[in-house]
Amino acid sequence: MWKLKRTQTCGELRAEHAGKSVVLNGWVDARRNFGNLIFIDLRDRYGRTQVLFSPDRAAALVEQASKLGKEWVVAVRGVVRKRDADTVNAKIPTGEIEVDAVDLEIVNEAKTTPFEVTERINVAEEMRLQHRYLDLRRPTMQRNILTRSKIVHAMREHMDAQGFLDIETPYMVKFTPGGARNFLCPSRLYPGRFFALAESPQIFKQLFMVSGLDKYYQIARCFRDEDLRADRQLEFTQLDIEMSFVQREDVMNVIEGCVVHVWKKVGGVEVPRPFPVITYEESERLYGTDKPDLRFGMKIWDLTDAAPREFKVFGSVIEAGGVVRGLTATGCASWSRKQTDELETYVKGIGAKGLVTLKVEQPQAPPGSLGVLSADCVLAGSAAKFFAPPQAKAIIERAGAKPGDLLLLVADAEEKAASVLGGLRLLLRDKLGLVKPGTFQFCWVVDFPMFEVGEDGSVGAKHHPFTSPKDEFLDVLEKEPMKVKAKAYDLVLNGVELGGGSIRIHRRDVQQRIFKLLGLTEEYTRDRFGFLLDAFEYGAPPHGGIALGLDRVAMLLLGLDNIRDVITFPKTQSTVCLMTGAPGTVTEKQLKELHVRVVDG
RNA sequence: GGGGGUGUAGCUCAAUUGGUUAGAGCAUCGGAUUGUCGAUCCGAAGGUUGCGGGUUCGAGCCCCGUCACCCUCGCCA
Repeated sequence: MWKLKRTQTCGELRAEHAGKSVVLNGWVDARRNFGNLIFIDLRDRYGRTQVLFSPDRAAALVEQASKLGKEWVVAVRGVVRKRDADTVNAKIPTGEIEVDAVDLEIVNEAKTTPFEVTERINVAEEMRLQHRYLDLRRPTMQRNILTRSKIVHAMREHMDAQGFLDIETPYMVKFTPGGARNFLCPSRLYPGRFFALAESPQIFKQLFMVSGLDKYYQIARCFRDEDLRADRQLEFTQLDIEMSFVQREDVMNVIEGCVVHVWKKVGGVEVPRPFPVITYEESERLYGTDKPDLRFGMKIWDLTDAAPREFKVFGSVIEAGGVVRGLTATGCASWSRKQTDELETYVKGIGAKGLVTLKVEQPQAPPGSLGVLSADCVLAGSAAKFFAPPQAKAIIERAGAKPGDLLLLVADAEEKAASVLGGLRLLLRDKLGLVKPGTFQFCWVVDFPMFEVGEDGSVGAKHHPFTSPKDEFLDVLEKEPMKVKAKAYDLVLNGVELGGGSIRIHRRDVQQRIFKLLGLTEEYTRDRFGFLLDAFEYGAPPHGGIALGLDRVAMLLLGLDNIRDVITFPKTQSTVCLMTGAPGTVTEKQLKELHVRVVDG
């Protein structure tokens, strides 16, 4: 079937191997035919080696070699030959040598591939996903997979060295309400009952702490039946951690150490510690998001108290308790109407009512004229006329503006204004190229609110219902729940949420108060979480933990902008696998056995 | 569910205001070629313009519907 087994890979031969007889196995990467003289580049995941078929050494092979097609799997026996100086290929590590073939075995032929297995050519992602096994043959994808493997190894190495135990938890669990939609698996033996695929190992890892296992970690798959994004898949992988007898800083220290280790070991990048810490409130106020990109400045400023109320857009919003806030686009005063319109279209798309633009210019008129602030600074734009001198002075100061800058203002309810400006800030980051590729700016966001109000007015947990409130709020939990801060923390890198965690509740009474605040009846919580509440009564230690999105870690470390490129077989945005066609149908017999009937379809 | 973008040869793209037989590069196939490494040269083949309707003398282009992929809002405790 196949006789010539490799003695070396396609990436390891060097000048020092000259004269050695070797066998290489691999895929035909390219063929260059000169009639009597034929070159083949043989590729495997370790590299590429040039094989020579010459009439001098292997006249009988030349014709056979001339028929080799791309992506055929072949085995070649030959002698390593140091190349003449003028034929060395400096671009590849094996470029100093070539293998002078004496024997050729065609192991497997290949049809013409639907796209070329090279880096040079752009291929639609759809095509790559349909033939993922070919896409994964490309060196960049192999680099991604390799890097991911190294990351996992570095994480395990670090966690193990810190004394953490690698422990598994069930994927098939009991459905628990709240949070992400679960995938359900019908039970064959119990009609009408279902397992749920775990959306995270949360409860089990807490129970490990009750068991006294003290330091747990796992690289675990999580399943969530929610809509997809560039950085979200139905199933994804987390580095999951839980520790006993710890406070917030202990958990943050461990994960910081782990991340720094990974970045150094895999990326060769020294990340300074400790990571900056910013509160949720500050992050929302200055960056308009709970996952700030700190690679560039452009903080949001507030003009509410100094905004001209005669300008109705501002006046009516302030009247209603809203805010006027803005961003300074340095050097953008020369932007055309078309360019600023684009910004307005964008902010309207994310919920803004409008965008007020003001240009800071050198005045044409003398100081003292309408709107002219000083000899060298004047506001221009349709709203400029509403700015009396003190107000103009205020906005210039708060915006830190100078002539040539463009000021972008949004007036709205506080949360809306913040999120709109937060989005606009990122748009400007990309349009203006404000960040240098290859920079990594980590930060912690802390002091999240305990609760949030949902669309229907109901109170929900911001993090999850097992998160402990900060001690100073224990007495006012019921009185002012919306003011309660949680012992929760998120790790953010370059504006992407890498992970989050919290110190947990370890007392039954506190846990029950939280459940009650969330509107869950005692009967309901007993049914769903009884085992957890029981566990808390048998000696639960204080504990806390965190989970890091491994796919996002790999994506960011590699400088990519979607996690599909670090996942071997991802789903499309519409949650299907283009290669296998999953999800697929099953037979009536299977459905019957599972006591399931399909309706409407 | 909402908004935006894309869809033309195997792949990546082009095609003036709606107007001749829809072009190019790469890949493929045939031929030439003894030092290439993105080989080169000569030649050939390759099309339901995502799909379905409509407007028009005439549609890749305009209109309606639909499908797929990507980005995004909602959603993701």
